[in-house]
Amino acid sequence: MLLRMSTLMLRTLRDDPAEAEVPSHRLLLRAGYIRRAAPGGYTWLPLGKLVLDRVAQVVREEMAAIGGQEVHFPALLPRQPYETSGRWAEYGDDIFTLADRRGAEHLLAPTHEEIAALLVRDVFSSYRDFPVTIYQVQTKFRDEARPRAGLLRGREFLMKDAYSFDLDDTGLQAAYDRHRVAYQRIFDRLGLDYTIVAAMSGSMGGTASEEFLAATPVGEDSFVGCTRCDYAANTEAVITPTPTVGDPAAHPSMSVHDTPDTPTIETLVALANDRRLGGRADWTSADTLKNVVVTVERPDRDTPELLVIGVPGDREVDLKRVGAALHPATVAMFDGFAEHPELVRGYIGPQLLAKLGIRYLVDPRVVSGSGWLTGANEPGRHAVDVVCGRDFTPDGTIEAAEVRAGDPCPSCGSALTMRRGIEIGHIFQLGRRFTDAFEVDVLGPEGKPVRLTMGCYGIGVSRAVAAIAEQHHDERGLIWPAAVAPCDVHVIHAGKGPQVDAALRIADDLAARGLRVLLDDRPHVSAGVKFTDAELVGVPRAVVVGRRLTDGYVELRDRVTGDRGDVPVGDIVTRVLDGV
RNA sequence: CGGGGUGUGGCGCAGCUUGGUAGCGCACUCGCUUUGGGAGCGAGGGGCCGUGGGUUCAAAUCCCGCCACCCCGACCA
Repeated sequence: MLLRMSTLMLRTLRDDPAEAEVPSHRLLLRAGYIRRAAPGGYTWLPLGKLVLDRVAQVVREEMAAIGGQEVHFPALLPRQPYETSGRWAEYGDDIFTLADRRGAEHLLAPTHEEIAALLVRDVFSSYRDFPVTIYQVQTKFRDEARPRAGLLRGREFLMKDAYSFDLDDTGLQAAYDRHRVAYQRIFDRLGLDYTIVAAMSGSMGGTASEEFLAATPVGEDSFVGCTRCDYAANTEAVITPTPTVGDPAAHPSMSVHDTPDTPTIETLVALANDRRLGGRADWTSADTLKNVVVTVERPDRDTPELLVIGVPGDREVDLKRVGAALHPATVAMFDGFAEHPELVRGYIGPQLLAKLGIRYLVDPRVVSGSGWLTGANEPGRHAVDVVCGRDFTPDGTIEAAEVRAGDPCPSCGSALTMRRGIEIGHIFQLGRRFTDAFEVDVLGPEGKPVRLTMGCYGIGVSRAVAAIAEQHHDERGLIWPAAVAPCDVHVIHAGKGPQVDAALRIADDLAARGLRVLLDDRPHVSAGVKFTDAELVGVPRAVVVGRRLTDGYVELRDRVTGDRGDVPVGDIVTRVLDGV
């Protein structure tokens, strides 16, 4: 393949586009790989399309290696299957919906579990046909509230989605494990630095689920990793180690005290120490129980529910974690204190909640027998020695408190570190949620129907391109890993006359040997511009045909290492081939 | 959805406060020179000033609505 820059649809930009903030977005625009065409939608220019296709090709090869069979579903689908699975309501505003000329409702698929399950039910009827894994590489649509950062979160994006079907849990586990290994191969080949983390299942439902996160400061997910063992988890899915259960009788009886002007934890702790509440002056915010009111909206109910969450006062409530824990319900901070005088803002204690009929969930640190300094449900008053299991009984626990670097690892107790990452892959053991919804049965060996069990496995292909760009660039431009670079070698001539002919000859030779060659044959473009463009575009190696041609040498440059050196013209094809 | 910011040739920006019919750099076209790190000189082409309404003799500029983009949060994954 030989691409000539003189005719290539490519325009590099000297200045950073104002709309682009994150490196991948900025550089992919500047180097002429993509252009914004719609809110959250991007056109792939020729160079970008080459990279996208190479990433997709790596994905296809590894999916084929584990027996995946490629299919292609429609993106435009009728409402009914999503109604049957319950996801029409569950996705809500996040799907694009439309009506046809007869008024029948459709959607642009955000993902295809329903259709995959229906296809398998349609095609197969015997246990002998299993296990089976199908996958597709397809455009997905999601009506994101806030598309951002170019390819990192669009409303239209390319995704590889695979679906496995098995007769039993053992088979599902095996399929899941195969995909996990395939994903490791894929992301290794793509040159991505990633971490596999425990994740919440979210809208997919089901049981086990892990995410592949590419570490980068601009990532939208935060995740923890253990400094000693191999525990890693999305912040949403971090499990809080539970303290030992205490003895409620070990605490004195609850007592209520005047604590004027203490609406915040800080003011409360200061006053408690000042007045030696409970006979002690070593109160810290971790000794207080903060009760936060949220409203919970379920897709199957019209009216929101009030919920109070109790966390140690030194921690904020992380609404992202709460939302993940309560999915598919959505959660928001409560702001209707004016209509609920029984809830005294800043002075809420759990003692009264049961009487009010409000559900109360607590952080796992609030174990039975633990005593707290908390609100007395009256303005300007707090209570001490409020004991869990004696003075109040929570309706359950919830992972709601913020996670901090240094928190103990739930697996080994060592300190956790925190990083940010981009979700490039997600694997789920769905179980029978969808096969139950569509009654996907096949005849088993004993002549009885067997309900299939399902897994689903996604890779954001277009997002992976952005993730690679995030991890492989410098101040001068992109630096593609060889496996996904739009071209293997960039041939540049620095001048006129013999150099032009020699560059063309070398480019032809390299292309004839099967390499993807980008030839900068633009006339009237100075050598300096070609050099800076080459660095911006980021092809891994470059051949510069320049002034030393008269001595029989050309220059070989490595974009990754920065190395450059003269090579005899006669050896250049071999030298380039050696390095590929 | 809440808060903040920004929309002016392809890209980056000035002009807006104090209304008077649009400018700079890069890019693009032509000519001459130059030719290994974003060349020089000269001559050109290109803009319903995001959009709809309003105020005014007159709106890029003032007022209101809407749309889009960026950032933070929410949501999503």
